[in-house]
Amino acid sequence: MALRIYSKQREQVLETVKSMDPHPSADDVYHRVRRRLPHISLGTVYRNLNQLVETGDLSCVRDGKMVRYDWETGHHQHFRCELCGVLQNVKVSNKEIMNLLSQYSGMIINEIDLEIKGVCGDCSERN
Amino acid sequence: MALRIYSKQREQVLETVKSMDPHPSADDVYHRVRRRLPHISLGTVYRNLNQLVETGDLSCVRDGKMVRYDWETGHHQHFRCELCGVLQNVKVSNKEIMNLLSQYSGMIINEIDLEIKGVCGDCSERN
DNA sequence: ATAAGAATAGTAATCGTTACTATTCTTATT
DNA sequence: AATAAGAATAGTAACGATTACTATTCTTAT
Ligand SMILES: [Mn+2]
Ligand SMILES: [Mn+2]
Ligand SMILES: [Zn+2]
Ligand SMILES: [Zn+2]
Repeated sequence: MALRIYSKQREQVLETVKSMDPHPSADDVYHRVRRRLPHISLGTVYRNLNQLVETGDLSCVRDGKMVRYDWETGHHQHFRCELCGVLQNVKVSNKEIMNLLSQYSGMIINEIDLEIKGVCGDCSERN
Repeated sequence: MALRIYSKQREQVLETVKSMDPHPSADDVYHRVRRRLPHISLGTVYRNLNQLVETGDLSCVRDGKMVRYDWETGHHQHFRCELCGVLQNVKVSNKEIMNLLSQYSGMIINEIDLEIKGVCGDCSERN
């Protein structure tokens, strides 16, 4: 892996994501960044997107079998419309989730999908 | 499509999932069900797992780029251990999530990943 | 200017899953 | 029990998102 050095490709990938609608896929970014760098390859876009997530310059979110990228790096959750499929950011601290759930009476909330991440009992003992 | 008729393959897929550890992948089910039906094909396992989810006999949960299946069909959420990767069921009504988050002081909760599903503003207007 | 080694473009490979197709099985009707 | 319509199957090919590979180009410290 080693040190990270400058490349115009990485710079453009980052700038491009920041200029796009929320949550573009790697392919979305690829096609958009090609306007400025017509010879950039899809692999380069993937590599740089993933590096930018590692460095914290971007975040990402799974969407089915696809990953989408996000210039919003702060803690936030997502709202999925079951009709049009749009994925919207919902900025909310974890401790306000219950408030959110009751507060969003304007939105019709049918279901939530929560994954709690942490350390399980077995691993707690083991460490 | 069309009416669903009996097949011993579907019966065994369901029974096998019910007999396995939680959240087997399609491939896990395939290998286990092969003990009883050595000639079953992977496509048949996939088709039947998905049908069983449709009929509500099973549920499923995404795990990265893979889907895992679940004989627990009631509303529940999941806990992911960040050390060993285990995916555990957490039975909790949506309205008790806040309680859960504070109550599970025994587990070290580092992060939550919440997807709220419903109907967005645009779609609400449109309907 | 040079050299070491990151990063790249282009392509092949991977992997979970779905699609396809000829054949077999289930079920309702006689 | 024999028949016929059409589900379901086994086996295989194809798919789509992503990663791996490799020869070449670019960046940066000296
Ligand atoms: Mn987001
Ligand atoms: Mn579960
Ligand atoms: Zn919508
Ligand atoms: Zn663990």
